[in-house]
Amino acid sequence: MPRAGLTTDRVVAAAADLADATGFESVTVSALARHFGVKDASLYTHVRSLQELRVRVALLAGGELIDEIAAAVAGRAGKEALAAFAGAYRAYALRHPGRYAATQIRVDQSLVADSPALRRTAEITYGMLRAYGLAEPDLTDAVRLLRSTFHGYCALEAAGGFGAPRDVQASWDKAVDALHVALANWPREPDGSRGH
Amino acid sequence: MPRAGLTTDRVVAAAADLADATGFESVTVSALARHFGVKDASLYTHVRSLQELRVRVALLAGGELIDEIAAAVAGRAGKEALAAFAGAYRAYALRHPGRYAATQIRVDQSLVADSPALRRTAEITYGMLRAYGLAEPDLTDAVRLLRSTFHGYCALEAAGGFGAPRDVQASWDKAVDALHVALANWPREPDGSRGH
DNA sequence: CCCGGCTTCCTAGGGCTTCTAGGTTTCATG
DNA sequence: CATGAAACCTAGAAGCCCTAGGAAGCCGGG
Repeated sequence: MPRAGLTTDRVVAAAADLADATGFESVTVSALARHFGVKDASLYTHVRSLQELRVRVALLAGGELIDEIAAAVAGRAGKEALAAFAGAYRAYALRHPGRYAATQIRVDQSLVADSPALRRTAEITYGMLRAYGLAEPDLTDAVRLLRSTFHGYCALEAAGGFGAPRDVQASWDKAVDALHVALANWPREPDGSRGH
Repeated sequence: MPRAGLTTDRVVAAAADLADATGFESVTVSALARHFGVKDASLYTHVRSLQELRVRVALLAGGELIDEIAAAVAGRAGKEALAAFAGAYRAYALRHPGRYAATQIRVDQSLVADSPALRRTAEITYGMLRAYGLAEPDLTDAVRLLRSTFHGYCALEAAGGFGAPRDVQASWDKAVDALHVALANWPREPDGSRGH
């Protein structure tokens, strides 16, 4: 009997493709084994557990996502950079729904710190915001706002949450415009009447 | 042998509590049956399938969520209403993580249309935005922006996505401020020559 | 009282899943 | 070509969802 020639990377890549095709939830060791024409148990030499497989798909997707964002943002600044970032983000989420869903799972913080992709994400996001002249802690607040909106929009869209007939792309463009307005007029110390 | 006295409502309520306690993903028919001291098969007289159980939990949570939001928003307008809406939203998500996670699942659009809670959600959200004087399609765009940001923030927070030492509540308040700025200066006439 | 009939809950089992233990086959390398 | 390290296998435990059909409690009317 010939071997399937499995490696950890090939298994993870196949899992990512399967996630995009049938949903991240339905990525199972059994289905993956069937895809390779192999018994379930064989996969456990390459991947410790289903949990680890999912984390690996998440890290793969996170890396791909930030690579595409970095390429889109390169050489732009201000509103253009924001629009490029947003466009690349949503395009990836739409093109790779299963991979994108993978990025939402909880992953051990130590693994995140090890991953260069995640560090790059912070780097690029903060760099994009430089044009708006924010200082800490507003910078972190702005990053959290952007991440939240981008992620929330893609998640709701993927879940079919936008029922209204209004074009989803047009709403997205308007949302990005609105975020630009918010960043350009960032609320600094709004009437600090609190405290003593 | 005495009966457990199960009803559909009691089963759904227990499922919601279990979701809050151990995560929505780990709500299983078996675990629920163990909780009631009953065999798995017994639950299927009250609930057609795990899928239906999840949908029922989602509808329950959606109703509770909008009730709390409605109470918080009542009698307020403009920025105050926005802050009250946001505060109630996030408070519910933090207090009931499992129930909140349930609201994210895909649910058949016909069921959503039947649910009065969902219609109320739209009503209250659009009502809250009245003070900003937006007209369609900007109104729909603004609603989508708010929903996305609120949901994205709560989802990322629940997933442990905010690693920076910056206080999460403070970032949330700032994000709500920023959304108010965006709504108050809503970008009309997207001619793109602005800020050139 | 007691006797149908409805509902609740049960036993039994099929099929799918993850994952382990331990044996066998294949391959690269000396 | 031998040999050691992998890749891959069989076998099986345990948990999950769900169905089919039977028994046990609970209600009404006679």
